[in-house]
Amino acid sequence: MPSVPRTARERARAEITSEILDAGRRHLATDGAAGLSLRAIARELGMASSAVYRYVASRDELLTRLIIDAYDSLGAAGEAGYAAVGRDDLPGRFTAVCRAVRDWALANPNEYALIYGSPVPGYVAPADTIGPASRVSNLLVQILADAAARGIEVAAATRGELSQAGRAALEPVLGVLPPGVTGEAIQGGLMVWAGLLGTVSLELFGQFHNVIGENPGDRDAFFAECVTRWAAQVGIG
Amino acid sequence: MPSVPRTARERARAEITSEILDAGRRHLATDGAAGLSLRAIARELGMASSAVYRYVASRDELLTRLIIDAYDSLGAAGEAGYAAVGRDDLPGRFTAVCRAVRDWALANPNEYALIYGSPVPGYVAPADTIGPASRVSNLLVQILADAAARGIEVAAATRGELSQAGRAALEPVLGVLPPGVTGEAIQGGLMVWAGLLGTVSLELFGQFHNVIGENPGDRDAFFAECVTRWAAQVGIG
DNA sequence: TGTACATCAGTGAACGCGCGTTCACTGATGTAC
DNA sequence: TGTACATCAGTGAACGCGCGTTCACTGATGTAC
Repeated sequence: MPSVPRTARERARAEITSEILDAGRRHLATDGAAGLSLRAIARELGMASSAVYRYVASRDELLTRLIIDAYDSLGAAGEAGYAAVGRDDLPGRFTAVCRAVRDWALANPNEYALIYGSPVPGYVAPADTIGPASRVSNLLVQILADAAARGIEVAAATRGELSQAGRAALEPVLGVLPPGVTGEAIQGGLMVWAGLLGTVSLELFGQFHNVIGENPGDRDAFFAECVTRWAAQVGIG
Repeated sequence: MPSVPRTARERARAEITSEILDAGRRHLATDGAAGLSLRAIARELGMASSAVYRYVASRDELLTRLIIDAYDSLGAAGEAGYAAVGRDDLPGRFTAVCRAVRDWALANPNEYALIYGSPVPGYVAPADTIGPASRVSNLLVQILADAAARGIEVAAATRGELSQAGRAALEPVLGVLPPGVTGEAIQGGLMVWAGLLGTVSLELFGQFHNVIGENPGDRDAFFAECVTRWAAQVGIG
């Protein structure tokens, strides 16, 4: 089987499949993940509701594909930002990744909510989602590793050494990372990661009313201030 | 009308109303906000579905009440933690509030998701939710204000002064706060707030798999490390 | 190049379920005299 | 204290809508000889 579709059937299949996914994404925006409906998608595409089952095994499978696509789309956006900056400019890379995450989230709020919002009740994400899910965070890890390779002390910026229990808690992630990255650096990195997602979520989910200004640029400016401080917190400011 | 119900009718009404709210909370856990169903609640309480309308005007009104209750419940938990520590122990108060937020979220994950997770599609929160929503964050603001009154420089900890645009973005919240609190302090406070909610959300929404350990205490330990660093970031470490 | 067969896309009806909300009604509880 | 009336809780049927999924079927596209 070639990766590029050949026959008319194969081409049509690929096209309709992506139309179904697109329609699904549009429905996420208006009705949320819980309201994702195969019948509604079929209606939108002008086909019988049963026809959708030629392309998608079930509602849950469609949800899984949308989740994987969302992670991949975010991951690609982050990687593009990362790759656009030279390796020796760590603050630049860091800023680019943070901005890419926020920009992507603002452009695709429904998909952001799908992957970082409240979990869909009754749905359990299969293992296929794990790989795509770590694409963005891997970029931050890479930056931390580069910083470590240059001997940058993250510990100082994030204030003090980890307790024994604190280090033990990080064992799963410590095991996966290059040995040069200290527990303190990971602690700092995770905190920045949580701060980044927390900030984006607060902005996207409407918690900034009466806090951050509504003028154009206000939220960008706030985010920019966050980014410079996060960079400082992991020692690459 | 007395605030304490007197007649049998009034007592029954208060009781059944709170039973409805309780059942609603239970349903949030299993089906999420989007799946909240008046019929299901009625079934659980053994009454006709139409009877629920004696107590609640509509599904949306029930959702609003659950949201307000959640904010109030979280606010009360935070205030209890805050009040349990003396005013002169700012780090202690800060720690207590952070812990209270996480503990409450772990104990009431469904309600946490309701207020800080993805917004419910098609639902717009009425103005009544604004007041309760700010109860917790007010505590952190109070701590910042106390710190400012003691001349603690938050700016240093959060690295550098705000840009002009950064300060302008904070105008809405600057206007509400005591004049001693600088823009830099608020910037730091907001970042800690976002970090706190981001951390709790990541933990609660299942993003810590293969990152933080699963042993008892691992997540507590990670969170504790976060708290000490946040405190340092707002200058009260 | 033409034919026979297999594969696949799409249909429409059906099953069995759920939901929010309204409405006319019964019967119990509360209140005013 | 007793009676007449008003208020309110709760019922059950109904309206009109939605959903996921299955199934027997038709007709078009692809493939092997």
